[in-house]
Amino acid sequence: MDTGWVRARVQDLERRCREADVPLTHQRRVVFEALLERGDHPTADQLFVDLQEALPGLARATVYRNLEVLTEMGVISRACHPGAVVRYDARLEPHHHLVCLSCGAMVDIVDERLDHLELPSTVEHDFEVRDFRVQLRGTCSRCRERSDEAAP
Amino acid sequence: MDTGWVRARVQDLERRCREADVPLTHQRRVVFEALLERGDHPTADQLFVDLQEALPGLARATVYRNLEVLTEMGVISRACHPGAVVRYDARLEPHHHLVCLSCGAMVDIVDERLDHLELPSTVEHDFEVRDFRVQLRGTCSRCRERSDEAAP
DNA sequence: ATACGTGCAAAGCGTTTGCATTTCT
DNA sequence: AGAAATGCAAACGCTTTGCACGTAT
Repeated sequence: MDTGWVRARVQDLERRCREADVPLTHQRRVVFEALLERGDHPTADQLFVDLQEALPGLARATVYRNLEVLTEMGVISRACHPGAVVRYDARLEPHHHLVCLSCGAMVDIVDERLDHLELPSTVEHDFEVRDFRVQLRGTCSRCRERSDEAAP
Repeated sequence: MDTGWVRARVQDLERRCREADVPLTHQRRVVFEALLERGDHPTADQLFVDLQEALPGLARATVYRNLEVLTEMGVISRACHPGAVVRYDARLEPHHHLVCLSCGAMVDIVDERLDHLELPSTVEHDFEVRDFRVQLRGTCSRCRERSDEAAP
């Protein structure tokens, strides 16, 4: 685990909390770290389960609320996903996603060329662009295998 | 309303149903048409509400089930969205989205250059790509105005 | 007669909210 | 003391499921 990277991000959070005058409670920090330490794009509930043994007594609502606070601060973001559950993403750098339309699995991909896209103008929609993501949508290997054995 | 376009899509659905041996019930057809006739990316419930006056007695579950069937047939798709509700998209042609991270609004954008991206290889993930979408994420004008009046 | 879609109601999850309590300043 | 976050439980909203009924082959 690259702890140095996590520490840098936590320090960034500390700084932003100070600037925005948002108290950085123990729970807030731990929820943030738990998201950082997962490489994937978990739901609030998955993080709640992850944290239960480390923080007995932690309330599910606290996880939900803190993820929302962190999102509004801009230190994490909601991942765009085809499912009916909110997923969170701790990466701030430009990156993109492989999305399985069958099981919803989501994997980060990094690609220099994609990062430097010439974006279309959005003036006609009066839309302020913060960042962008490219989503490659299709079927992951696991789901392909499953459908193969269903119809061989 | 461009009815010709809708008719062509419905004919495509008819053909695919015949090929796949999937019965095209009245409800199925009407749910599909209702999605086509909206320019946006509605939830199953929004479509259910839209259809209630045209089809009294229609069950909510029927709408949900048919949207799922249509998705599996590949004539519509789930839209990737940062919210906790499933949204559907009737467009099959390559296109992209403006997504408001504040209210979840989603607008189609068409851009030739984006359609011809050189995609990164996904062999290392053993992932089969069906299509791709570029999402420009940010804040729509309405939400910008709201936050302006909150903190002027 | 069989298979399948539909309507209806209940159950199942994920998420939000209200409120008493605790924590921090 | 006052403001704000937490824990807990209830409420809420979206989605799925089980079952009886209807429909089409």
